[in-house]
Amino acid sequence: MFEIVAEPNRRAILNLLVLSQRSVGEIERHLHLPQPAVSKHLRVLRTAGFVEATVDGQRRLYRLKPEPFQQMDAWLEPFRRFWSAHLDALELHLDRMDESPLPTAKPARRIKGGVV
Amino acid sequence: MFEIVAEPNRRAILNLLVLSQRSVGEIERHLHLPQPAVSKHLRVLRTAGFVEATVDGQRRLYRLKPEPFQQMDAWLEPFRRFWSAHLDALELHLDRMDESPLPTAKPARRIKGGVV
DNA sequence: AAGATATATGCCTTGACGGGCATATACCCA
DNA sequence: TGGGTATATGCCCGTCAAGGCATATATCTT
Repeated sequence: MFEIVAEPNRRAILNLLVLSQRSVGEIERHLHLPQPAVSKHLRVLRTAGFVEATVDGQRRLYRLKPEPFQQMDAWLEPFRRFWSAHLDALELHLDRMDESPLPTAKPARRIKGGVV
Repeated sequence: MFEIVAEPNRRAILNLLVLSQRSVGEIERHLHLPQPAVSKHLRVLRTAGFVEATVDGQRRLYRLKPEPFQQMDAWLEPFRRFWSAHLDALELHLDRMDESPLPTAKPARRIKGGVV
């Protein structure tokens, strides 16, 4: 699964497709890649379940499929626990600095919450 | 970054280290890999910033570093938006089925919320 | 049907990477 | 100091995947 996204051009294709579905020619023009390269990468992506295509005349419209991304997210989960512990430690440290502030400028520190 | 975790043995090493720090020999025994292989993979992981090591006598204790995992998580973010839209659609579909249930068993469907 | 466009596929070459093995380096202990 | 243990590194080889190019296939237009 990770071998698939390890290839930079394939990541570029995925980043394109996350915006909207595209034909092979559109991808080709956006990424300045030779057409056979695009088709080959798309085949890899299709075989791995990252994308699917529908026929539209002589074109093929490619779009993302969610499952592999969810699997990658699931794989990250244990590590997410690990690094959020690190972030908690960092926050605690910063909080302590807040309690005994140094005579320096104190810019906004709290970052908007999120998955992190 | 993804090329690093694309290698199965390296993923195994990371999965080990997420539990606790380990020496090379411990990793070697857990994964049944020849020692040079372990050292080589650890070097790749160290160079890429996935792990760091401290010296403990003749041993090196390796542990995870959070940054690359956070970067992978950040890369996933746009796709997370995409697939959660898909999940919303699925939920809506299931909700509609709830409104006009078929005469079949109806197991618990709602999954506990999370990052997804 | 003919030519043009869109996409896919096959072949070849090259480079990167992992495995295996020997060996180097560093540290410990007696 | 010598021998044993822990880890790293260098070398060779096989494999595999991506790039480049030609070409096949399908569809559109006139």
